[in-house]
Amino acid sequence: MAVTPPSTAPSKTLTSRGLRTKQQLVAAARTTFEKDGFAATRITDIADAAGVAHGTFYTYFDSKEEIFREVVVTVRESMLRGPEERTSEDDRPRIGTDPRESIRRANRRYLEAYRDNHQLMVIWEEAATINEDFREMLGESRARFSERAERAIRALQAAGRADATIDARYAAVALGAMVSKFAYIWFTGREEFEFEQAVEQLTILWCGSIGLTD
Amino acid sequence: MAVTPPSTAPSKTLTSRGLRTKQQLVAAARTTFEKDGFAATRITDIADAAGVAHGTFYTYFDSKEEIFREVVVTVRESMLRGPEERTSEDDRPRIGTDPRESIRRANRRYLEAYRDNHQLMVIWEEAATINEDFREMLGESRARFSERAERAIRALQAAGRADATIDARYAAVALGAMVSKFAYIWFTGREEFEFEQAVEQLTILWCGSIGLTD
Amino acid sequence: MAVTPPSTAPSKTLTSRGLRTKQQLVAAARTTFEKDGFAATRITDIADAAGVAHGTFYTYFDSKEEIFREVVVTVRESMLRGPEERTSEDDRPRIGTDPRESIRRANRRYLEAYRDNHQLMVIWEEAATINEDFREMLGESRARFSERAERAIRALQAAGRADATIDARYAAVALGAMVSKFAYIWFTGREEFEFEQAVEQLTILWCGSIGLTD
Amino acid sequence: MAVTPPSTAPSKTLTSRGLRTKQQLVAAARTTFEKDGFAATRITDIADAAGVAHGTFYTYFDSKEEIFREVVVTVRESMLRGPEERTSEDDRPRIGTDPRESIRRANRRYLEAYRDNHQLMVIWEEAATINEDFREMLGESRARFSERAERAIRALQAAGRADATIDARYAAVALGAMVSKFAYIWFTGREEFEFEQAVEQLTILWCGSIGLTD
DNA sequence: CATGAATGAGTATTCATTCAT
DNA sequence: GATGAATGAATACTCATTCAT
Repeated sequence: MAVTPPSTAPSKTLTSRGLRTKQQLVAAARTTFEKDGFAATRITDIADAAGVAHGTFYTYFDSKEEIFREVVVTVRESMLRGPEERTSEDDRPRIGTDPRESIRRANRRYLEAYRDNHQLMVIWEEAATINEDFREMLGESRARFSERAERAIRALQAAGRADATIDARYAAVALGAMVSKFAYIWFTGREEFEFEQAVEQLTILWCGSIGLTD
Repeated sequence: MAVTPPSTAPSKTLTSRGLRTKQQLVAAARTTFEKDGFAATRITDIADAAGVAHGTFYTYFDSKEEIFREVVVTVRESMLRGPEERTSEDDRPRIGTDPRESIRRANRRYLEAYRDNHQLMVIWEEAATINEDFREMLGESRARFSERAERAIRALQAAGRADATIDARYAAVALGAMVSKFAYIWFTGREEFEFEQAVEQLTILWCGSIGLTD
Repeated sequence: MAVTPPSTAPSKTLTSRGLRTKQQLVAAARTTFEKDGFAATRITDIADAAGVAHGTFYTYFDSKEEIFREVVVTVRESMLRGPEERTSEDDRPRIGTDPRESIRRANRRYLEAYRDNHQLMVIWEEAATINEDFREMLGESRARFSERAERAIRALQAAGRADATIDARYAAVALGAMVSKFAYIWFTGREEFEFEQAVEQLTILWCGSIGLTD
Repeated sequence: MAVTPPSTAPSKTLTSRGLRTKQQLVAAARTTFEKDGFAATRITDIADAAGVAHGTFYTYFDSKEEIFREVVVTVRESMLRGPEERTSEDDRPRIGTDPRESIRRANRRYLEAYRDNHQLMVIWEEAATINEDFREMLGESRARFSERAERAIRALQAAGRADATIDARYAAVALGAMVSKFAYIWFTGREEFEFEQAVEQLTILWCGSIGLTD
């Protein structure tokens, strides 16, 4: 069982105290960003929340953007890993698997991840509106999701199980947009939705939209 | 016959010079917001762009938020009015009208409006991530769109022309999300889409998703 | 008698109040630089000395360097003009004029100007050690002085009144160095010198060095 | 026989490791000062260049000034010693020695030393403009040079071989200024000079200025 | 009304210095 | 001795807002 090998240590080696402080800062940053948003968070707030002096922030990060990136990367990883059993295997459409079931699983997984990290997801969307880099990062995440969906739709069309008049690329983008923005509205707005019902309804809509035949 | 309610008295009648200056400011604000975004725009920039002195801004507005609201309201109106022939009549599902045609028309109209005002729409989304009020305004616009869709879906279900297992509220929110976020991705991202194809595909997806029978 | 024509007004026209404030800042800057040196002077100090708010400084200047340049330019002009009767006429070697007398006059003029502005001259030398631009400006002043001296020496050599083995360029630089650094030592060090005696001695040395024959 | 006076006790005997670290720091300091100048050099830079931890600096020095002094003293010594054969004997005007030759030798020696250490000399001049102590140190060096010149001039005047109207003190300061500032201009400016020619010309000027008769 | 100078609170950032390990 | 993390004082700079002319 490979542990992070000491040889591939990242850039400057930190002492354990340093590592602890850095982690405190990242944790404090996440909390603070989630509480106040990206733009309204000041370096001071992060340092205060981490219980370190103002200047200590700059021992580890150069800017608010840099620590935000760290927070986002951490969260993105945890979302990809997510609940123990989530593995990239799950994402591949499997032969002999009901496509509707696959779609349901993907939707459930996305909504779970969004729900568990919705505060940061919302801040990430905020940061993306301001900062090119974060927009790009979010775009990549979206693109990965889209590409997977596109491949799945094409496969279903090839198998004669989905409407051939559909342009898989347009559909993948649109359906990804549907799920992600539904989640955004759910977690930022005032309307209430029920989790299982949301999974079910999005799945029905998705399957219907591409004309999936059972 | 709705008259301007007394509570929102038109602050002081403006002389014609004043009116002109105010309009210059609003126009300059729109340009500047579209160029630099909401957060990055400074009062100075707006005043400069309007060709008036810095202090003049405060003769008409109290803050950046206030003038932004004015800009947004102006644009929202123009979007609702839009091309001359657009009237609220058009939005009602009409008996004897092909539902697929109605849906196509609504999608086309939305995409047209977004396309024609996409710069400001994107800024509005930005402002909404920062500011509760703008989030609310955007939410209202979305809700109006949703409610109309919801009513339409219910009507189709009642007529036995749409899948009865669908929850009209979930579907309306999700499909509205699909169209609006598709537009956002289109106009902020790097992927290219073709207008007529987008209208067509979104319409197919929408109709399919609710199991519309022709 | 041409007054500064309003048409050639420099960049942004300042109101008379603005002009006054700017001049206050420049005057305050000079005083402060002379008191504390270039490096040790803070923007705050200048603003305080001018009796204006901190931020007002930035209405007129972008940096310490910029206001220092203004101070230096002002002083340089006053040194070139200097005592009423100083005109550029004086600087030309005149036919029928005793060369020794010309040299004496130039030395006297330089020492007078240095004496009258020695505090700033010393700061200028300080700034020049730190900042490329100021080094350049000081270099230019020196070069102008040198070139004049070089021409004069060549003329004397051509007239057979100066040592022909002398390289006019080396001599001009060296003798300019002699006078300027003598002034610097005089006004920064603790040794005392007497004005007329300094003029006289530097003149003797200068004339002797190039082998001037009377 | 001057021994290290008890007052300047060698603070604590250093272990050989300590000595090595200290020397590394001094060497690194010289390099860093020469590269970045006095003001722009940070303690961190010196420690980094020496390959030791930030805090280690303070084991040996209390401030940037202190280590700069050490660097300057080291360099000054090497300049006084200089090429093997240089001894203080050489500096005394010797009976039976051609005075012109003595002057030429002194000028050559000065220019050599300046050329070999010009980077640090320039930094020293920079530090002197900021810091009283360094100004004093530079002043002392200059004064020693001046006094020697003054004695030499007096001796020549006494021997009837130099212009009696010259004030030896003024002349010594002025001629020292000439040589040292010539060197400074040479090594900081853009004008090119040739070494032997510089020695020769400065010697001609020097001799001529005091009316040296051969 | 329009002007634009003046204000000063708010925030980021640097870096010498200390000190526990 | 050496280390490098932590500290916080010092300063620069921005920009919304006020107000006298």
